Amino acid sequence: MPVTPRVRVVPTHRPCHSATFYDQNVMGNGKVRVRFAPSPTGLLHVENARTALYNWIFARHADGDFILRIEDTDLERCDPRYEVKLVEDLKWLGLEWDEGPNERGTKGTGKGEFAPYRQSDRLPIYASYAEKLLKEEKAYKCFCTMDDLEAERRMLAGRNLPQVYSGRCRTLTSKIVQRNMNAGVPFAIRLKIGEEPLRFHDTVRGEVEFQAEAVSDPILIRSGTENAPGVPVYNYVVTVDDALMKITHVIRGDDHLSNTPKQVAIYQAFGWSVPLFAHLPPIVGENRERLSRRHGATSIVGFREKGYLPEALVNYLALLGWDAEDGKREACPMPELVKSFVLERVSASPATFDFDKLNRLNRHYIKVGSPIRLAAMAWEYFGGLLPTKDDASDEVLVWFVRLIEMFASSVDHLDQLTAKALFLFGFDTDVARSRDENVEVLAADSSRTILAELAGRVRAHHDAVTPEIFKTWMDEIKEATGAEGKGLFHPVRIALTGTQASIDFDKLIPAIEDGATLGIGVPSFRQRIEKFVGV
RNA sequence: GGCGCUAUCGUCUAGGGGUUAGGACGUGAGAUUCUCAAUCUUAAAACACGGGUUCGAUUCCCGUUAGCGCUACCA
Repeated sequence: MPVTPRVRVVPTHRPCHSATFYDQNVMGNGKVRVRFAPSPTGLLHVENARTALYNWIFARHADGDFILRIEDTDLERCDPRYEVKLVEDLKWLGLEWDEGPNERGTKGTGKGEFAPYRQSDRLPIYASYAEKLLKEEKAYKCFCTMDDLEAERRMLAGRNLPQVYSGRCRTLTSKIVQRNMNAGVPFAIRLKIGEEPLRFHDTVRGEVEFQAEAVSDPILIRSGTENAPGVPVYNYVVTVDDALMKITHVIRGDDHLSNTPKQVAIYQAFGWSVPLFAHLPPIVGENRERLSRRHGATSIVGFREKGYLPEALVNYLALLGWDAEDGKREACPMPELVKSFVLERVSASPATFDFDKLNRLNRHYIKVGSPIRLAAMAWEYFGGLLPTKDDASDEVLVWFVRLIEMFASSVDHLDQLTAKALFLFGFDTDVARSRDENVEVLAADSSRTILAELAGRVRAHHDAVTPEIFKTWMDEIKEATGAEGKGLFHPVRIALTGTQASIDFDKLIPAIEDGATLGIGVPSFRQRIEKFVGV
């Protein structure tokens, strides 16, 4: 007989906390417990980082626990090295967890009452719980081969029917089951889905309900034999772990929305209360393609290497898909975000990752950041120009901090600092002369006169040039030549830096003169002018 | 193919049966500074489309389109 599966989602735009789910399951014993459960199959990217962040903020806001759990049941795709990176990235972002696995290579399986926190260390747990379900006849052994299932699906697809498992192994007699077992036929363990619609509350989407006919009996344990048991499957382990770890709110990417009915069925089979869900919208690129599907460019390490500040990235991510009730500020420090974070205000629609906006925010955090910290972060970008940090004298260190302070507000990310400050270590005067924007300025007669006047003064001066002396000179030259404003200053700026756009002379001149005393290849004011004028 | 999710300025979003559709970031213009950055003032900028329901729809319903997800013994 034909089944007509229907899936009904009742959208409640601003989901109300319908008492059914909320009270009975969550409000029970109070403390909020959430988890971030990444799979170590690659580098942490922005979408996962945002999921981790929302869990973390939510936990901190509610004074609850944030748990890190490693989902490594897919032996083929998981790699312990990614777990190490994952942990590094999370720490860099400042998302510390209350419970989680120990670092790889250390003894023990984790800190926290619900250890272990790595699923590969929990295999016996999953096996025993599956056994329980089998005994209660809520689950059954499925002897279908992949080929059987594939054929079934093709047949269904050919008739434009939903590809739901027929459940033919549900009704196997115990005699047949025993015979298969004796013959060592591999079997998977599947859960029986009941007749009742599967429903749950999603904080960002409202009450969600799936008709049971639309859901296949989910595999709990992959194919195996009694001697070589199969590995449990994601939908099953995630549910067991969330229940056992007393997770109250499951906050995750919306790619799991369609998995949720299966998980709800598992909760029900065990008689466990169903947590609240919050399925976060995807983060997409400019082409509306899901960012997590894209290769490179969006990994957290990638941002770190380019010199993004963790607080900027975290601030940006927090506001991608959520905004505070007053919604006024773009740059909002973490404590504020924690204070005003509410899950109910998370948007359901996909958010576009806007690199320019991130840059903007990063620039802000660079501007307000401590120069010493920034300098420490930026040092690596000056490899080849500066000695290693250990070899550098205190004077070089101090000079570098001032340098960073000068340029920091004009870069989007720290790795751009090198290009900004490069001229201090000297530049090719011919290249500077021929640069389009400089040609016209330098062609003017007045420019030549100004530089000649300046060169004469520098030559007669034997100490370091100070901003005060410079100002006096420029006043004199202004008087002598009648030039002023841009006409007066631009040629000098070009001679000193090679460009017209740079920092204030008050800062520029000490940077040059102090740098020149350091023995790190910074030409002095005088050397610059003479070289440019061509003496 | 089946099922589901989503759709407001360029971006993040607020709002919600009657609004001058609000804010922030960005953009344009102006001011200021030798330049850049910063700052201040100011302007432009949006309800995907088509049908309903209604006195009235951007808002509710249906459909279309588009994007995305699930449709695995991946997570």
